[in-house]
Amino acid sequence: MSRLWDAQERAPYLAVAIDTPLRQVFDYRAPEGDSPVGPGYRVWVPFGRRRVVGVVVESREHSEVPAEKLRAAFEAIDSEPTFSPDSLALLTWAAEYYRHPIGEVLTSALPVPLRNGAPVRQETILWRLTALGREEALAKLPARSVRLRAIAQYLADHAQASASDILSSTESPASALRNLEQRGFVESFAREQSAAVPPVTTVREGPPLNEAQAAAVERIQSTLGTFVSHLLYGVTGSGKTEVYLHAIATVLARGQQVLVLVPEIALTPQLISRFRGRFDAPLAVLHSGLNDTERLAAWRDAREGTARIVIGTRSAIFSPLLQPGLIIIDEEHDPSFKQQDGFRYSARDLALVRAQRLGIPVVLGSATPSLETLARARKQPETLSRLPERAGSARPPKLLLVDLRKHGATQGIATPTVMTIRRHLDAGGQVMLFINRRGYAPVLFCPNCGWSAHCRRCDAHLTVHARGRDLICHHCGAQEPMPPGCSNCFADVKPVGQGTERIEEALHQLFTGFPLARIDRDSMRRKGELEATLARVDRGEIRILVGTQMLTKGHDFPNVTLVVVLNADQGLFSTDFRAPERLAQTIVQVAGRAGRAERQGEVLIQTEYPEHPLLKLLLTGGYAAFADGALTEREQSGWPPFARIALLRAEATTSDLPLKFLQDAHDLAVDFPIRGVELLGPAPAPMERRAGRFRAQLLLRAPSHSPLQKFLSGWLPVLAMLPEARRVRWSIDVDAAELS
DNA sequence: AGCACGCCGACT
DNA sequence: GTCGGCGTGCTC
Repeated sequence: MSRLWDAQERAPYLAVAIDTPLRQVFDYRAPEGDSPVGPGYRVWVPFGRRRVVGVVVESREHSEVPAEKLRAAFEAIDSEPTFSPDSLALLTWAAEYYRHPIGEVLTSALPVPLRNGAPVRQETILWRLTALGREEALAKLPARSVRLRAIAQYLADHAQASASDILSSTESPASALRNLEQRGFVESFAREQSAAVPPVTTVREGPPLNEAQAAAVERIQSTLGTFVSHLLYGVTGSGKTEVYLHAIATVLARGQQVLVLVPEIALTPQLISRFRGRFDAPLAVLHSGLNDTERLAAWRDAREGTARIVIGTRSAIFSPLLQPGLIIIDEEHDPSFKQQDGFRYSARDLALVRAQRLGIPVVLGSATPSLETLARARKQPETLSRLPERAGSARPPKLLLVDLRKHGATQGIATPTVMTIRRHLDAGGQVMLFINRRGYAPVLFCPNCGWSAHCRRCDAHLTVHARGRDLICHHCGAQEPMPPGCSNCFADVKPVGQGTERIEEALHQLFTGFPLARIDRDSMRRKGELEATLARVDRGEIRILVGTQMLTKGHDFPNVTLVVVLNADQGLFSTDFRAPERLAQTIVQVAGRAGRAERQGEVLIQTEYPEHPLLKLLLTGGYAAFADGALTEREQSGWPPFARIALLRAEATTSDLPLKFLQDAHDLAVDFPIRGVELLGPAPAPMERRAGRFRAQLLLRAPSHSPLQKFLSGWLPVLAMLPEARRVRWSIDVDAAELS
């Protein structure tokens, strides 16, 4: 049996990581026997009164654990390590960096069947004659047992075969095989599938590259085999994907694999078909729709080198790769690359770490790069590739602000906006309206007494849905019927503000006769519905499109000539220092959907603050100017990327406990004086109560990563021992992306 | 997290 | 008289 990685010498003790929230590893005596076991192997171990799967992280000559506490591991699950030294090192590093229990980190990198002890390699079950069967089956089976004799003959001829081969060749039912097994004539055995032969890869030619694309491809190609982080900074439609495809082709030709990470919503059939269309190479796709078995198959294909391209969302960063050659992160600014609960890793940041350890390049692609990535590219200008032109002859869209204070509005659509929409519709164009709010209206209000509908379990308004039939909380999912009147004074209540549903209704009235579609999480709940609607848009059957963020990702609308951002103001005055960055990215990404064909696109941004410096920068100088301004501001105020942060969160069913815990944590910090580490807070979360739990947070800030990590190393273990720590749910979020 | 052990309330 | 509430403690 071939092994992917060499076994280590057997040591007497093993440090084993186990799937528990405990921040430690457990020492075991190595299992009996002399089969190989060492770092990366999975072992069955006794744990408490359970028998669990553990991962060996280290072989040890000695153990600090008293001999009477040490137990022996039962046995190694496979005859080879599940994790390569590279993967194990990356995951161990990540556990330490993100301060997450090593057992949970390693578990999260494994497909579910492997967590439960399934073999790392695909097993095939084969059947053969037993010694008894060879001697007696054909001699003793009566002539009338046609099927049984046929199977015995088949196995006499073939030595071993799978059940399906046997049964189909002899035209027998499965019961015949079982019958023979009961007589002791045949037996089944597991044979692990041998490592696959390297698959043949062919590449079809793509369209010719423009100058900027060719330069980017060249720059990436020249760094293959070394660690370099490239930023591919190109406006929507500038042909980033084509650059990826060319770079991938080179890597495939070198006999290496490529890992492609995309945002959650962007992993669409269109993207996959584009890859399949270009490469006749086995592709492993890791998406949320896979069941455990499919996921395991994709994981094995990546690990054994059968899959040449591995494409997936966030968690695909942990895919094992036999011959890694290149990592690509598409839309690297996308927030979905940061996991928001449990093991709070950033797949983008881990991609950089992984590539560095492997000595291979990473390509980060975006039309709106994160400020972190832009800051890094500034330091290494040779790694920046700009794709300034739009592919084809399309011109960039024209951006205009619409002052909501100056103009009257119909349901949130200002009069000049209405007129512009009409002009585009009359000219035969498609129109897209973007509003980052689902439902009919965000508030249900009583004009008589001022009451408004609140969620019982959250500090939030209930959103009116289904044209006023339901009230739904967007934070906990609670749903209740619409009350007949004000709960306080029984007067008539009215929905205030706009969501996608209400905009859809208003557009129906304003532009009767123009076919309209709404795209948000509510309207696209059924599988395939989104694809079907997008296809109708592409065929021109839809003229007006309303939707949320869903519109900004993964799909191009070449016939859309007008994009309207209905409310740009939600991100302008947030407490989160990253809110402006996200707003700018959203606006630019939405705007990028307009005018990709020959006609020049137009973008209207409705705002009550047309004088806001951020909006002005964005309008006059585009994302680059905004980013320059935002970076200066971050530097002056000491926020990332010019500092590092971590967020300690706590929640409980009463409001005092989380704050008390965080205050105690804060007070403990004086025992760990590390220069430059600041504690801001504690304070209740911006929305203190959510799903019946009160939440609070304490923000840590340091000039760089190393003092922050030093501080956390001393502080966190002590925190865990605070009496309050057992009474709240707490977690640490290193490099927190959302400060809420 | 599991899974024990361990003491105090309402019932087959 | 038990079943079971969740506080406390432990897992190499």
